[in-house]
Amino acid sequence: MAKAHKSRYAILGILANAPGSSGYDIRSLMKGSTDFFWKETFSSIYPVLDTLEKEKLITQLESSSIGRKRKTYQITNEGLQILQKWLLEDIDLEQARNELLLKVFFGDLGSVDTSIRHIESYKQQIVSKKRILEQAQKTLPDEYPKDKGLPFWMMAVEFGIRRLQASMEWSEYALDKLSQIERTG
Amino acid sequence: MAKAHKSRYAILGILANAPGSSGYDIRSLMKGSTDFFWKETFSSIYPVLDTLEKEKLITQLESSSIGRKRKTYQITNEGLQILQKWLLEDIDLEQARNELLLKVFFGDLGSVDTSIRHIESYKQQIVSKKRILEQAQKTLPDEYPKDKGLPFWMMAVEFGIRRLQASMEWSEYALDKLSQIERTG
DNA sequence: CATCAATATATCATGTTGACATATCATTGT
DNA sequence: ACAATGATATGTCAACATGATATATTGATG
Repeated sequence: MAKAHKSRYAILGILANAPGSSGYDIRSLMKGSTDFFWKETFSSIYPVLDTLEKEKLITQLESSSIGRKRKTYQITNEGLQILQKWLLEDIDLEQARNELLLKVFFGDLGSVDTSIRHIESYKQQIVSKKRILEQAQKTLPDEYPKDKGLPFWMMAVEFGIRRLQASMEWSEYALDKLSQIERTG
Repeated sequence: MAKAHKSRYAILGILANAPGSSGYDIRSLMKGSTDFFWKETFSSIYPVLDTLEKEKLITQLESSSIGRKRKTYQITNEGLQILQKWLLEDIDLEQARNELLLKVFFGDLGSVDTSIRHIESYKQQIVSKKRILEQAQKTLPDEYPKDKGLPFWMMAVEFGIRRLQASMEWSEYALDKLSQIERTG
């Protein structure tokens, strides 16, 4: 199994799509696009940018003496090749940690009310995330009508919405089950 | 925000449900239950068991001189209190990294065939995971008919199945979209 | 012109993961 | 009887990721 090191590809990918970005830009760009399935924070972005520069997968653009000091980067040909090679590699489906399910799973150690409270809060968070993605689904085609990436971005958004929909429906199902336990137990 | 340190609660919870387990047992128990939403490996289990013992949240049972050497543990009253306190705490919905979506998102940097290949492989993995959960859904009620935890475990399984179902349907949707791109582009 | 939010870069401690190391016991085939 | 294998069992270590925190500048608002 190859070393993880996955932050680098996310950052390379963003730089491929948006040349001349700074670390701060990268964070902003991800916030408005990949965040719901891939998040990078400054504590990973800046060190990775340094490493990528040393490896000559990206180069720093000269800063235009006007305005605030920022380091902006561009992906190199070599960097693009590394990125495309990674795109070809097989994916091992890693399973994420889900703290809500962990608490639900140990639900009998606490009160039913606690489980209900957690799921209700979870459901609210889900609904609000879903709204954001549905908004993106509406506006993206108008914002980037000609971009070659658009169909792929839309697929990612669709994934998010469908999964959130499933999570939302499960919440309702679970709340119903729990209210039954409360009445009978 | 409280420090992460979440492995400890998963391990405490397992020990609350299955007293007298060893580190190896804990891994096995999780493999057959929580693995699809919460995984712990030996590299976290053994150090965490040491820490929990030092903190007197668990105690080691004396090993019965017969059989192979194993360290078995039991949760203490203090440990149970810590666990129940954690159960009450609010959950911040963390979003996981999804490498498939990252590759789909950067799909226009590669070939459509590559995206198709990734999604087909993903779908297969999903289908096989879903089958395992559906099996569990059938057998669990017979295996633990009287366990107070059963309804909670079933809810967790239901969550997994619904999400996998959504992921599967998305895969089909995405494969359809990609085949359209291939024909038109 | 003071204040605040946004911009911008960075470090550190802690937690988590994958890969590796090592040894024993039980079972199965020859 | 014995070898091989697979399951049991405990651990270490380097690499990676994350949350908290620090610091300073610029632009906008009142």
